[in-house]
Amino acid sequence: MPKSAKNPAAAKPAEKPAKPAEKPGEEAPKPKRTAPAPNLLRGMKDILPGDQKYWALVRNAADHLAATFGFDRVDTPILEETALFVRGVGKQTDIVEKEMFSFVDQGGESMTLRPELTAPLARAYINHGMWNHPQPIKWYTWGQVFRHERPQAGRYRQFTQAGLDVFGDRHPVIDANLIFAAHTLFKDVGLDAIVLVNSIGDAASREQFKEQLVAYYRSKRSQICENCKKRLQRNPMRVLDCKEEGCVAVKAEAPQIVDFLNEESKNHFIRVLEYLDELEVPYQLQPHLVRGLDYYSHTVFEVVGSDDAEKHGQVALAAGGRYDALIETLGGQPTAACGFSWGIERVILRLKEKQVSVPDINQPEVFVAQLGEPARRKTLALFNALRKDGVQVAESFSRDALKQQLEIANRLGVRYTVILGQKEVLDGTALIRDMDSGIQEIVDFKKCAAELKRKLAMPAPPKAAPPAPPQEEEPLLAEEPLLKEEEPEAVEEEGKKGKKKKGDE
RNA sequence: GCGGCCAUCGUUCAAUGGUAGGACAGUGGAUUGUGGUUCCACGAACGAGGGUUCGAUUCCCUCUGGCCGCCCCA
Repeated sequence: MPKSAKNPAAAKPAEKPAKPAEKPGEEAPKPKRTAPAPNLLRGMKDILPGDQKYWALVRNAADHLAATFGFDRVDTPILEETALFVRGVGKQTDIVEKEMFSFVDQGGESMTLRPELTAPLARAYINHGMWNHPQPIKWYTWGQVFRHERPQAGRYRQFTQAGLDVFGDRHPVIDANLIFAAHTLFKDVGLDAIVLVNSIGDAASREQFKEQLVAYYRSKRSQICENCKKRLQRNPMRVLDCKEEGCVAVKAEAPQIVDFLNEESKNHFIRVLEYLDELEVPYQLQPHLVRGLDYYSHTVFEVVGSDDAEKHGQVALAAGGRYDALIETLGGQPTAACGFSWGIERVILRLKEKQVSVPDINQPEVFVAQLGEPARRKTLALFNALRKDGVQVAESFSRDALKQQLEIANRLGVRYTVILGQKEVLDGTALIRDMDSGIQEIVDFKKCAAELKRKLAMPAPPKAAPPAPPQEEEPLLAEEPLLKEEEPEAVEEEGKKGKKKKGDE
């Protein structure tokens, strides 16, 4: 209203074809929104087109990695029995104690939106009797997981994990090769990463260690923080993560788990490290690295950005380890297992922070523009012909003005625009405009698709290369004759009008 | 789950106890069928609810959501 008061010339509240959709009668056409906008649930995120290229990159890298390392894709349901996670992940863990989206359904059954991918995968292994197949079983999985946490950047309540897991093989080379795969993954998407690795041994070693650790920290009780005192009772190994000054000092002298590994555990770990050396994976031993999930044993590792290794607030991009006890815990045959998973959103966040260049997806190569109804009809078919030929085509069929269509073509960054107007329809021709040079040629409409394919097959000239010194001459030579051979009326844009070539009549 | 900071057009950033302005993006123009630059115009926001007040986008409370730290984790 105030607008119209100030600016009577402009505002005419009466007819806006779009807005008053239904209600015809009534008096004041309220331009205001009536219903409040719906909110996104906490920790949930829409992935809009602008972000899809990151997802495509990571997804392609993961698919490729899995394929080349010989992992088969498996998808499990998002919803599982609550008991699966209580048994698999561990009753005492934070994930199970306070972070699960659990509910009782109409049938009275307790179910949970999966908070991680490993337990469901192990469940599937058991359910389908996978131990009857040749071992090891190598599985690749990708999907949404849910944790009821306080959201932050790179931390959501619904997020995406992917994982690589190997079942039925206890050989240390499995651990090492998985770590190698993890490192390769990040390299493939353009991130420098480093692996932090440790061994927490088998259950027996770990119990012994915990005892000693608790005894040691008790002796330093006066120097550690309140939080760590609690940790000693609940989850002793966590004290090693504490960043409090006093605790860090105490930690320096603390017993290290490697000293408590029995022969077998120690041996396993050493061999993993040897393989890592062989694979030239950059890794750091982290004597105090532990994991929050109950099922881990022996090798545990995290992958972090290489310049983050020392940073104290660093978050892992990927994490995993060996979990030989899990399948048995869930009721299957004793089956060794090892795997890791990574958080897609965190990887993408990192890609953005590092400004890693990510290829566009759906980049159209050709735009079809039309002028007049007959042309519009013909371009419909042309569009489809090109599309079926595997050319990325774009259009704006509903627009009339050629100018607008070219604007769109330009914005989309296509290499060529096909222009069809009244004249071309009558002549059975089409214009192919090179968007970089502005040169247009007339081609037979029937040969238009073939001609475009031929042009697209040639390497694109360097995009507006900065003051490039003497470029190679080869490409230029290669292109020119091609244009001439066909004698295609290379009509140059503006300057041509006057001295149009005679060939027109 | 705990503590702190924050919430204005699609995006980003202003101003204000008397209903908000710019930039970018968008849409439409600058004579007939030609983009990138330029110029003009237009559309577009105070997250929700309550309170104080003559009057709240502005002050207070609650909710919702975001960010930071903690817990924990990918």
